Amino acid sequence: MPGFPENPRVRFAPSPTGYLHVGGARTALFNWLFARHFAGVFLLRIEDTDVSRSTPEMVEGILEGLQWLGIAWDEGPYYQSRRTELYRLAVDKLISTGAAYYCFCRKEELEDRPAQATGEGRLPRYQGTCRRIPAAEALRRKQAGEAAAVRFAVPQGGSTGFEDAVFGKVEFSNSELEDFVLARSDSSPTYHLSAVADDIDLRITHIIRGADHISNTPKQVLLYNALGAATPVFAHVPLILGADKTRLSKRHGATSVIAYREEGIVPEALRNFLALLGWTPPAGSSEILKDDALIRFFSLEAISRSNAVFDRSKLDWFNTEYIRSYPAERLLPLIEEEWKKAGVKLRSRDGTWLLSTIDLLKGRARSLKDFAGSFRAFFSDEFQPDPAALDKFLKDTGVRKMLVELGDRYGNLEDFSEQETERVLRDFAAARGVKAGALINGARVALTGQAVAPSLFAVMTALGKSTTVERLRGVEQLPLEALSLGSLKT
RNA sequence: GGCGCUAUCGUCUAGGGGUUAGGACGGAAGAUUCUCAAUCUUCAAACCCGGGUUCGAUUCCCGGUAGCGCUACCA
Repeated sequence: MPGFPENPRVRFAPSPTGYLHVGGARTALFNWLFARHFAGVFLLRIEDTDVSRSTPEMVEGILEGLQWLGIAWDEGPYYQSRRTELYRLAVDKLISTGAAYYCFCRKEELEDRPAQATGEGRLPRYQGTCRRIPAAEALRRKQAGEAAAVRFAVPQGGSTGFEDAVFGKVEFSNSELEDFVLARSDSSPTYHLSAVADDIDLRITHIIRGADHISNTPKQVLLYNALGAATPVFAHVPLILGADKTRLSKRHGATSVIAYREEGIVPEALRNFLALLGWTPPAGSSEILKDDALIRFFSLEAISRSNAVFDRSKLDWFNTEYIRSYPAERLLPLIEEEWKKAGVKLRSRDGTWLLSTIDLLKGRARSLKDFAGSFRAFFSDEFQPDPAALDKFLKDTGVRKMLVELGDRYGNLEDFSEQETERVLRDFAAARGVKAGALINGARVALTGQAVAPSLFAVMTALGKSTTVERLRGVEQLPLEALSLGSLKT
């Protein structure tokens, strides 16, 4: 039982037939947390035994996703495609002990089996035809060059069960298991064989994987037994579903870990969010859990048994929390990436200025992309004012005129501080008999292109005197969004 | 279809034979006034259904239903 395992060895064993999706990433994360918690070893193994469906690009993508998420492996990656000798030995052993047998049925004739079987009201299962061939005859045919797959001889009768660290006792009747294939006719191993042979060879103590493997487990337990090895602890983790509660797929938008990087999610936020999908920290703890807390708290016992829906808005919340908690120094390199991607030309590269401006804005960011998007005017002179913002606060030509005048006043202001700029604006508004708010909101749009931004006077000092003056003076050149529809008609 | 697993607010979940069923995200309302995507305050929101056990079930048992998984010479 889990308890306090000594030197546990766990693995994440993705099949490179697709990118690293959030489900796989969470499985990897749980393995990693478990290993770190018990000072064990976390290793990575690439299950590429199906050469027709595995590609090196996919392997790259998976490694990249793991690295980005900060999930580092201690051993590997091991590639199953390079460990075929191990599987061949295991198959030989099973054949020699009679635990497995050659099957000469051709793939094609097996293919219409399901349809045929259901038509006859039978279960679409391998009937064990070749199991009845005497071993000597089978060996002779095999040596004569006849193509043969290798099947496992599932015990007739009885049942096979295991104690799952998450689900408890699970048991299957052996009559439910068919004589599954261990090696294809080209002698390449299939999943069950290679996984078990590897897990034995790599001395894996705990198998933490998706709950979709629960039904596979009895077959593997049988294999452990037949190979004379002790079974590891199994811990199945419930699946992650889309908002419609169906299995996560491309239909649900981003499911690739890398896609979240592209969306401006910081890795720590995704990690924290993923950890909390199906796992509960101790009562009373905050949900914002950095690595050390995650590692300290993690336990297989606190993994839930029901599937979890991926909630994008909660991920976004984690992201805002992490972004605002980071010092600007940590944010800067991440943000520079976004500027590069968006082609943002900076107004200034002054370090202190960049850092203080990031500090001014980070509390309002939902994503790293905001720094190249709605915050763009702070960092660059090239930005498109938001039409809705123009419509909301800069429709009034009177306000526009006053803002130009205000710009002139600021041009003559010696002390361009938050206090002084505010005093000047309020005095000006009072003198003109307009509400300060009207000028403030208009100026915000003129300066940032947005209706939403930090306090105006903080904005002005962040922008600096000359840019503030310049943008205010240019206010009349901004389009009058409200008129555009009407003017098209006339 | 068969087998397996699961079932508490919209979502992630806590809890547990007697509770005002707790928290978080999201939502709503209010406050603030210089905007809100900030902040503060408040509110709404759940035990799948039916039997059984019991003085008492959301909790334990059984059945149903639903969802998910597996049912390949995929992993």
